[in-house]
Amino acid sequence: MPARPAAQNAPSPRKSQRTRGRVLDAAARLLASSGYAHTNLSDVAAAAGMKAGSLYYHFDSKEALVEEVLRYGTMHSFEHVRSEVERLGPTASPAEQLRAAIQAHLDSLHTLGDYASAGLRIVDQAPEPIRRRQYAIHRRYGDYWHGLLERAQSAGLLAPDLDLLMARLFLFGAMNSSVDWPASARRSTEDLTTALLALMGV
Amino acid sequence: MPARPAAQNAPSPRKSQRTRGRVLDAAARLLASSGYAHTNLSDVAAAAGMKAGSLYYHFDSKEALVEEVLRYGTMHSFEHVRSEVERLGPTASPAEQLRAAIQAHLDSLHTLGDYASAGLRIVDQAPEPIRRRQYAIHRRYGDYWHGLLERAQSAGLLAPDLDLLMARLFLFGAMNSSVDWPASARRSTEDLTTALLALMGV
DNA sequence: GTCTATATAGAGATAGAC
DNA sequence: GTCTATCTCTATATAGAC
Repeated sequence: MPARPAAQNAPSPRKSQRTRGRVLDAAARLLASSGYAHTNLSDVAAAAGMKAGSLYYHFDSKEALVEEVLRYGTMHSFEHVRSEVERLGPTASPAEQLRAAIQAHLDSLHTLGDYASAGLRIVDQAPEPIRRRQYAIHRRYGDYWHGLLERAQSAGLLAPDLDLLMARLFLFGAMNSSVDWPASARRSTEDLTTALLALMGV
Repeated sequence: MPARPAAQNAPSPRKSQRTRGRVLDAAARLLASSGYAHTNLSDVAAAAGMKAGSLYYHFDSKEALVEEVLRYGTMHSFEHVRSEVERLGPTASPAEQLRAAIQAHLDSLHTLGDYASAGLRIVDQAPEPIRRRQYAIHRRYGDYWHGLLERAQSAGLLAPDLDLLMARLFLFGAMNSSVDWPASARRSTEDLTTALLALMGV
């Protein structure tokens, strides 16, 4: 997977495309660290080595810029989780798959890059139109996790009467909150994964 | 506990104090539903039946107003959780206490009122100076939960090697996220409590 | 105490020179 | 493609009349 969205048919990207990429990189970094409201276009432009007005050659609006970051980030996380689970092979137990998925999701948030982090963190802060359009991607991601949890439940790792929708949302809330933890709680994603699974009694 | 902060020595509050209370009520409601950035003083003033400029007779700044809502809200949640746990009496098991605490925290978020909801939700969105001053209150609340989790761990409800700091932060993340859940996942706080405890295998 | 009017600042966005 | 300059809008906050 490329480090950032690439033009559809651009075997050797033009300067325009590379600049556009720098803008997206800067936006992703600022969105991931400062949130939607606190990220202004002047800072994005400065981080990309240009002035605010110049951004509009590459993007129609702040919303369009943010949306592209979010869309790519969420898909990136999704792909990462799925590939990490599939890397285990078809013989992996539901417990092993669940652990791999949790660690991959946490890695997306903490170490995989700004796009993934922004994609998972900022959606709730973004304006309603953006949220609506992001919904399809998130639902597919949610469906994938639903399958993981179903297998875990069938294998007896989760209580048989546990509502899997609530379980998934609680799990996402727990994992996603970790980016806002105080410095005193900073741990490796392996440690986070182990603790979360232990909290679940798995 | 009163519905909102009352003047220190005001057995029969003056009109000024009652108006000030209306402003706080309006601010709490808007902060709880719209977040820090989207809550502007014009809307607060309108909801309190006045114009934006008039707010400055009662509060020095937006930050001062928000901070008073947050401080009261967090303390309110804290008091509610502690009183619900204590209501069980000294013979209650750690499992019963944990359930009562989780449900009380969720009730703070969902049904107890705007102050409590705002206090738990928007601290992370508030400007840094506010966050710093809120820290003492949150740490006391965290310490209280730490005690609950310690007893649960001693009683065998939680894995003996589980890091209780991470456990508490994951738990808070899970509970607090529930206010942002989609409408399709709306449940009673009893159902939420049952699901979260089931996810923990308790 | 609350009003109207306004100062001030910052944001997103546009226009036209280069 | 990027610049500078500027428009517009919204927000916090202030000043002075009532």
